[in-house]
Amino acid sequence: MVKGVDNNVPEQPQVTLDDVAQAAGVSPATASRVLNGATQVRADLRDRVLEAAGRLAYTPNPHARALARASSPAVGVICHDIGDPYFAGIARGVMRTAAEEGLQVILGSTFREREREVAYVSMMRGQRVRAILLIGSGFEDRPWQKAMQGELAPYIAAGGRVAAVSRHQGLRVDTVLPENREGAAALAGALLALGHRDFAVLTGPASLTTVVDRLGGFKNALAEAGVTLAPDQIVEGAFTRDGGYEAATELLRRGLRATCVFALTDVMAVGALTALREHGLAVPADVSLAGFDDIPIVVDLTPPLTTFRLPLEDLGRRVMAMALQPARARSRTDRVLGEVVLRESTAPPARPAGWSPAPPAERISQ
Amino acid sequence: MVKGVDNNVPEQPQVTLDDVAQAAGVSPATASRVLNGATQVRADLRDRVLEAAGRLAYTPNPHARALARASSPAVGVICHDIGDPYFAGIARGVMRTAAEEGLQVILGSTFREREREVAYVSMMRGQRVRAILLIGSGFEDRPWQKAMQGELAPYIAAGGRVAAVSRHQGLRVDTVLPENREGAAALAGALLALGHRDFAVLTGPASLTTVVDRLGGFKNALAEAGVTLAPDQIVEGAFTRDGGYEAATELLRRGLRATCVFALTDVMAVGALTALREHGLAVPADVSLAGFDDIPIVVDLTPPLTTFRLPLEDLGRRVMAMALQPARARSRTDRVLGEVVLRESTAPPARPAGWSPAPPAERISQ
DNA sequence: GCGCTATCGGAAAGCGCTTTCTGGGCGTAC
DNA sequence: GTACGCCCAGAAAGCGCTTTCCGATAGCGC
Repeated sequence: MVKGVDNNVPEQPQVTLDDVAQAAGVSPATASRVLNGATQVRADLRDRVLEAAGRLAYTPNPHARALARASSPAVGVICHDIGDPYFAGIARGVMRTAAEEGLQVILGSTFREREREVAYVSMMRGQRVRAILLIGSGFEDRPWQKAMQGELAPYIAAGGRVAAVSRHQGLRVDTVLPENREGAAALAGALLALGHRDFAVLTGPASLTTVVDRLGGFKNALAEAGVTLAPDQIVEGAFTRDGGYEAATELLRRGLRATCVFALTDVMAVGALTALREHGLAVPADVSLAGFDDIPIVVDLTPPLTTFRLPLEDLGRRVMAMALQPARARSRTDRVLGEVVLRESTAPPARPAGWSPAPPAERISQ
Repeated sequence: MVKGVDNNVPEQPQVTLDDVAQAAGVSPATASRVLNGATQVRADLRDRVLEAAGRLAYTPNPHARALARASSPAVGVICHDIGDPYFAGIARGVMRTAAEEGLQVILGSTFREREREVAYVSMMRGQRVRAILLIGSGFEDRPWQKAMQGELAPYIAAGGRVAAVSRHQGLRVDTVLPENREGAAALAGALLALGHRDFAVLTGPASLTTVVDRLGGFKNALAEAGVTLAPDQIVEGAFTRDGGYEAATELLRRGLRATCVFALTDVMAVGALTALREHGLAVPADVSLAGFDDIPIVVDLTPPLTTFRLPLEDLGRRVMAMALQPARARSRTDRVLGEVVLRESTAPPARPAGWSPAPPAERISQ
């Protein structure tokens, strides 16, 4: 009993295809054919090979296979943070489809460092993964786009597949595009319909396309309704629970004039809700709060959060499915509809001085 | 422009080491030596190789490398459901360490199907991953244990490393063991100290070691305090938010006699909280509620949840670290301490008829 | 019954890399 | 000045599998 290795189990480094072939009394070529079922093999030989493989507990070496076939049964998935419910939800969908298709998933979690994202792509490319899935938001960042495109283009040219969730500026890839802009606009519309005219926004890093789209859509819809958003009522924070907490705190420090706060993600909204509560503000009595994404937890908050629902798991399934389809001449875009979900965290604003009834609200049901 | 492949990018299937060697005017052997930095190579040659590699954007083929070296830079991670905050939290820690060590992570999400778990191990074994991490709870299930051990033993014998989070009955593997039993007991103690004598438990599938340990620890502690748990006040549900919701609903249907409900996981507690609220019960005024794990979201619930804190991300880091250490003769166990975190979801019970003061509570701080 | 074709198994050539082994060139010691 | 060693680069042999190419066998038609 040395070195902690169980010596009872014979040190049988690996059963190879040659072992199986030999045991079955056939050539490696035949054994390979049987195990891959390409061409026809006589029934008795096939049985002998199968029997030998079973008896020896043969497991093919995927590396050898990948090398010989110049492709592997793996897909790469890159997200910003697997601990974030948004990404976890999408990843769940990806895993489901991967399991159905018998594909391995190599996961990359960038912790929001852009270089790491490029590094992951480079690694997965070398790995000859069948497809690379970009789950995180894209960046409005030219050098980054260049670097990414530089990695992606040769990969695609060599037959690799790439698909992304949400807009990836400057990357010519198939995309599953959640309605960030339209969704934020629809949400704005619903909040306006509730009677709100004074808004605050808890936003994320301006370099994220998701931020640009959601904030843009929201602002636009307000502008069209003749409502302006005061610059000091827009607070930037990290795209995390704590970022939301801090942004809300900062908003309170600046002086909250809004009757409704929109957090660009549910995760931020969760932190904001606690910050508001800790400062003695009741939601929605004192201020309404809305998020975006509809991560699973928000129905269990008090009050349940108004948000724009994105079918997260479905997003994951779709992006995987997209990557598995053969490439087309032009990159495709699969728009994913969401819907405003009004819950108790939003209510008509407390009636201010000189208040007049809002136009009839088009209530969008859950 | 046929077949959707960008023809502008030269179809350069792959830059190989031979290409680099040729470009640098050296042999592949030398190029390999330079890129792996093993033996000494003359400075000018080294520079030429490095320059050529950079210019050609060479990426080594990990499959070829794995084949030649008989080992790969990947670890396999198997969890029950990556969408669950408990697993997502642990996975986060795993990803962090993996990134630091330059390791790839192959993720398996079993969706709680045991056969899938065995299948993943088999696949990762074939893949020659450096280590396999079992993140999900073990099962009290002999055939399953046999099947797993059957896969694991040859892998370990061939030098593979296996490490698990939480107790895996029947598997002789290194383990990071959160204090499930002791934690549940400590939590019971804290709840008793609050004055509770009537408990209900929302439990999960009895085949999970985690369930056995937590439920056992909790019951034991109650028994030692002379408190019994009525069988009809123990309700089994799935280890999910909806499972918690349904179990709580069933408990209510049976007639809630307890002053305090303990859900075996926070995820279940989240569902239970909503179920209680929907039935008009205030927490903690009408009934106290406690969970287990301290997933990030529970501080943001109303009321914030009393729970037993497990350092999830740290669990992930530790299990990874453990797997990277060389094997020892006996499998190791790394016990991870947690702590009771009393928050507002628990309070002393409403004073029943004939109530007498509880013994002085040993308050365990947050 | 003979020749041709269809079918199927085996030999062998890689896939891209590592690593051992070998050989050449140089420095050093006598 | 010659001989011995040492260091470093190149040749070549795999790692385990797939797949093309070939030859052999069997089956068919005439």
